[in-house]
Amino acid sequence: MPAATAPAERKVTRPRADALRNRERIVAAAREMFVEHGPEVPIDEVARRAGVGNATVYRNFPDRDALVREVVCSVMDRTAEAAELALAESGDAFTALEHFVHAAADERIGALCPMVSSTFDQHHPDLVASRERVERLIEEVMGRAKAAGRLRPDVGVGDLMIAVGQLSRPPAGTDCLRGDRFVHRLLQLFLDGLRAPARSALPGEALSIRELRAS
Amino acid sequence: MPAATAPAERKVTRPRADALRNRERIVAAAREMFVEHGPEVPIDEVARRAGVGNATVYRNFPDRDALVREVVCSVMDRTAEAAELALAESGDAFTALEHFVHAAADERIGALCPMVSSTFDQHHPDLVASRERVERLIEEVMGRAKAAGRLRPDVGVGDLMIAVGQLSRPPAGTDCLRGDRFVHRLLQLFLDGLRAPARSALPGEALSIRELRAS
Amino acid sequence: MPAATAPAERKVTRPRADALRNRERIVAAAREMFVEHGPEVPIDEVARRAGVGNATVYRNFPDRDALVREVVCSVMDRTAEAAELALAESGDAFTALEHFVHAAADERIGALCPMVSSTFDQHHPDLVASRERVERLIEEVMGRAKAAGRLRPDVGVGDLMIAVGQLSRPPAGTDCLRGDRFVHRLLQLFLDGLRAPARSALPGEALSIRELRAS
Amino acid sequence: MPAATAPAERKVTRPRADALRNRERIVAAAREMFVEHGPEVPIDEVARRAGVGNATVYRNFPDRDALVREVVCSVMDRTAEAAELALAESGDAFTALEHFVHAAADERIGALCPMVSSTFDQHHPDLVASRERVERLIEEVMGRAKAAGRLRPDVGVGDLMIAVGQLSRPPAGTDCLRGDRFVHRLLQLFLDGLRAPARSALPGEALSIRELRAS
DNA sequence: TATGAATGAGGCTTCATTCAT
DNA sequence: AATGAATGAAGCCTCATTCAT
Repeated sequence: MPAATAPAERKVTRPRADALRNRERIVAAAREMFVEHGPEVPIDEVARRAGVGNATVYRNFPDRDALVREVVCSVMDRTAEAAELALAESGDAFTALEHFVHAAADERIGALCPMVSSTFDQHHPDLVASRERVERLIEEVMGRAKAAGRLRPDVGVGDLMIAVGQLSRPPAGTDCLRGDRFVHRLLQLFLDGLRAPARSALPGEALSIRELRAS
Repeated sequence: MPAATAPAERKVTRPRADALRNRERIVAAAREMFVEHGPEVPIDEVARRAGVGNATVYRNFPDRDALVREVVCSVMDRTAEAAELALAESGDAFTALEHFVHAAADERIGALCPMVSSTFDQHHPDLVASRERVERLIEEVMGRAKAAGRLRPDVGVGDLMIAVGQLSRPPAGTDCLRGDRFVHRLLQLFLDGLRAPARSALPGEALSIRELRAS
Repeated sequence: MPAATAPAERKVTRPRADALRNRERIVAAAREMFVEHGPEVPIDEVARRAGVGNATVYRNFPDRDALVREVVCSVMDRTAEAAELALAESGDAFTALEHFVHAAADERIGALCPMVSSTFDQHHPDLVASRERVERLIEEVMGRAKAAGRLRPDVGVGDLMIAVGQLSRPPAGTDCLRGDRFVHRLLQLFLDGLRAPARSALPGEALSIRELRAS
Repeated sequence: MPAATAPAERKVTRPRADALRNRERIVAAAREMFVEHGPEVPIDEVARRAGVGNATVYRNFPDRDALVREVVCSVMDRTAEAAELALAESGDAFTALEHFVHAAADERIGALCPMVSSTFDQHHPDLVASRERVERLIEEVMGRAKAAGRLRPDVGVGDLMIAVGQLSRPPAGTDCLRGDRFVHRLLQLFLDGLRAPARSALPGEALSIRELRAS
């Protein structure tokens, strides 16, 4: 009964606003619980934390992996924004790299990537898109730093991405974030190892974007 | 050359030999599966891989955590041996450190420590003993390297242990060991960051043995 | 005759009605199976008898003991009601006692109390509440009968409660209720032993409520 | 190599002595554990308590029920002996009955009969033989007491046997024997109910031996 | 659309029983 | 004959997912 366009539009828009809010609350709750309690948290717990029924989660995300993907992508997107900010703000290219690395750790990127289970489709378009965006930005940052002679030339995008992910993961069987104190120390040590001039020869070859993607 | 040991001795030893062989096969299978598929592998799968019935696993290890503990301890012990070897063989103290770090990674120490689940008793005597042995050795290696002016003085045992564990873990949702190629690159970069002179100031404080243990 | 109750009210009430029905079916099925086959019946069998999935049982009762508790409490409550009825209806105090005893047996109280397993929390508030209610009523009945000179004075609440429970249990390895024929005979014999005047001296001391609870 | 008869005989007899000793230790251990921890104790625990390997239990008793049967029969036999003693020693027939009842309770007959599981063959010849022996003796005792006008005439063998069994069982979810204090009180009360003259009319009919066996 | 309830598959663990020494 | 070890069949419980309101 579309009597009048305007009110009808309201009718259609209002519920969508609620639904979107729900969806966002679910993603936020999932991110928190994944970060705090690891990737095994039951969906029902996420729903409870989000303040919705469990079935509402499934309405928004067909299965568990879809929810995980959404969370991971959203974190990657925020990380990309951090990289863009670092690029824009820092005069020195290596300083930009450092800012980005620590910002990525604060996004818990390390805690969230591991959520990817064995059934998870690593090649899902959304995931690929988010990852590539981050990769391109990192490549940009690293390229500038290398050009400025501040970053050793024998490292690649993959080296940095994996190291940041690993070092910022909750260490070992730790449920929570207690490790925060360490994380930035370890990242700083790693960054010091990245500076030019290189202090040793690296085994293997630099991991480029292409190689990362081949996996 | 036991030409004529008493038959009685054989009688007592023989059955135990089979059982020990089984126990070792179980531990080996568990280590492989934990490394390849993460800490969540069903015990029944471990049993299948070991070629025994599931109950045989439980006969040898009262519950899942006991099996995990055995695997973790055995890996730590091998790591400790690697550290002793590095101490004995290397003239240069930092070189010893490098040898030890790469050897520890080859032991998959990073893949195995995370097995420690939330129900796991971090303070079990066996586990504590193995861990302390490793810690003492690392402290010895690092102390020598610092004394030789090769290792930056603002790092502690905990920094190294956690970094090695994290960097040598199977990265992210990776089931298997594909990451091996990266691991030694990343460790080498981290080691370069550890060299003296320090290239930056580290946030926080060095993690000593005592602090590690307090957690 | 709810001609036009609000539809909203229906919406809220309806689903709960189904769930409640399920819950009651589970309790009823559990009671039957416990009575017929003893306290060891698999939960899955109870679920099957109730016509629900096993997980539905666990949704309603977090673990086996919770289900057992519910059944035991419901039986105790019905027994208490029988005691109240006996108190209200019978002019003669000993007759009231007899009525109550036979009614309790008909409730299968003897078959159900033994369900209390070793892991069972004997001090759970619900259980304590139901038990105390029964105890107080029995004390009331026995007190009156003693005052009327119909009940020997050297017996206590505990004597009666335990005797009724034991005598009304399914005898020995009997799966089912075949023993019903005996039960009321045995209870009647026991009741005859309770009458004043006492025909012998009893060993030990009367078991009061307090002593029962101390155990 | 039967060189000489005498030594050979020794050879054959000696091991049998050991085996018999083992068998007896197993039965004794089983009885203790059944009494203390209920009918669910694992066979391996019985074996440990007996100080033998589990397989030795199975060598002597093909399956669990066979062990249970042996224990039950041995207890019944001892109970029969108690009945014979009571018959021989007591001048008064009802006093003999009382002695027998309390002696049977001390044999834990109530704790052991319930071991009879649902898979148990109630009609096994050994079991039937032991039971009939007890029944005949009880009938003898009761017959004399009735003839002496000390036992009410409307009770049967089955009434007594079942009541003794039930009243001497460990009450409810009790692992152990704590109930001992009550047992003899309750039995005494029941015995008082058995005395002539009868204080009430019993429902149903006296349970004779034949009826017991028909079940 | 949102929800609570229902489901079935699967993991951990125990135990009666059998096998190999 | 005696033993320790091995086995597989259950039972309990959890959780991803689907249904019915």
